[in-house]
Amino acid sequence: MRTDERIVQTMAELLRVQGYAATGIKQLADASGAPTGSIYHHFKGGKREVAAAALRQTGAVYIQLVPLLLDPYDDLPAGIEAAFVTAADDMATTGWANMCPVGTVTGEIADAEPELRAVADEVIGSWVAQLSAYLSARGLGEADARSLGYALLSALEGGFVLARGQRSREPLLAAGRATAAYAASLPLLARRP
Amino acid sequence: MRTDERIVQTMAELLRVQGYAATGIKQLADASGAPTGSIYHHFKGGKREVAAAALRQTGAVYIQLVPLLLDPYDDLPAGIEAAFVTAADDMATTGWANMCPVGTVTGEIADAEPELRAVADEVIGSWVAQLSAYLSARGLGEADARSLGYALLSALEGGFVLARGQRSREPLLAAGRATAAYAASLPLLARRP
DNA sequence: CCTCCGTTAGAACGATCACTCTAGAGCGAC
DNA sequence: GTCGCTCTAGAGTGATCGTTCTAACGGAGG
Repeated sequence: MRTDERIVQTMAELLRVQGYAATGIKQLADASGAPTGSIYHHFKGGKREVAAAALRQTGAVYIQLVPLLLDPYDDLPAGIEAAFVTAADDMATTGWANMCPVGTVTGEIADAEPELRAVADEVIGSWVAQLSAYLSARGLGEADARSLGYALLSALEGGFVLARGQRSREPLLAAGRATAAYAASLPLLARRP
Repeated sequence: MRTDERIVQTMAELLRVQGYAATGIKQLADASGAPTGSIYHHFKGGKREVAAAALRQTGAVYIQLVPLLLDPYDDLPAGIEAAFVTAADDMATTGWANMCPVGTVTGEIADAEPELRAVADEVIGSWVAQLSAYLSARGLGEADARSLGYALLSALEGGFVLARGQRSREPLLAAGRATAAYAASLPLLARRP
């Protein structure tokens, strides 16, 4: 892996665990193995630019999970509930640290760091766009698909926060049940082939 | 208002806006009008103790909103959806800064500050306990009430994050629709008098 | 061999961090 | 008045922050 990729990857993990303000350049240098000189060589914008790259990369990776997790289920609500169970298991087995860096950072820096907020906006927007396109393809109307997309992301991000605070899978499991119930309440325009 | 109360109140607002790590004692002193000496006089534990008090105070205040927002609605799902609309309006009119400090802080410091995570755990736990007690009184079974309580809080916290990142009411509105649909799908044991 | 240059390496810098310390203001008791 | 005590006030502490800077490494081209 190239040095700049390793820096971005490491930053993404640090953001997930401890957020933006608490993550130092020195810590990023130690954790990634790249000295501060290399970090500033690859990212002239410093800490902010590395964080922005990390958020974008995370956005691209996470959206790929959608078809991976939902395609196996002919019944969409069942797939959604299973996805939340997977997320809960993931958090439990990684010591309750496996959160989404976009959620962590957005809550923390929305007012203090306008550029990073804009990046978070962009990533969330692309998530909703791709997620609702997927849901449309699964038979939902466009407005319903977009609404379910937002509801799913809200429940997931909020479930991450609560599960982390309580070190419990219960919030994510409840969030999954709720999102599945919402999905089940929406009319399908057509059945899958 | 007493000095220590003003310090806690100011800390709660700063945590809401910018999180724990980005909030400095100097900034807290300036914003609250109390010099650093007074802060450390009232809170020997320093920044961490002030933050803990702010989280607890926020927890006590926010839980009071539940009956205030839901009692006017005989139809529970309608009340839930309306509560999310209120939250969305609140965020929009306050410049997208009106988030829950518990959510912001939990995502940020869960691993780095064990004592604060314990406080967040305690606050969230009391929210779920009181919320599910309220929902039980509205006719839901105990397990359903607890699940809906967790789902509601997850959707709310997640909706806050997304709404903040996108400066849009849409995530919260969708989260409200989803939570209302989940509530509507749960059986009532008894009707209200 | 040498030069060249993208990259590595980390010391150094001023600013800011959480926190401590000392001095005195304010005020009720007597 | 003056003692006693809580609280205010902010300068000062060492540590750490993000960033900059200079020096040297290492492989490609001649």
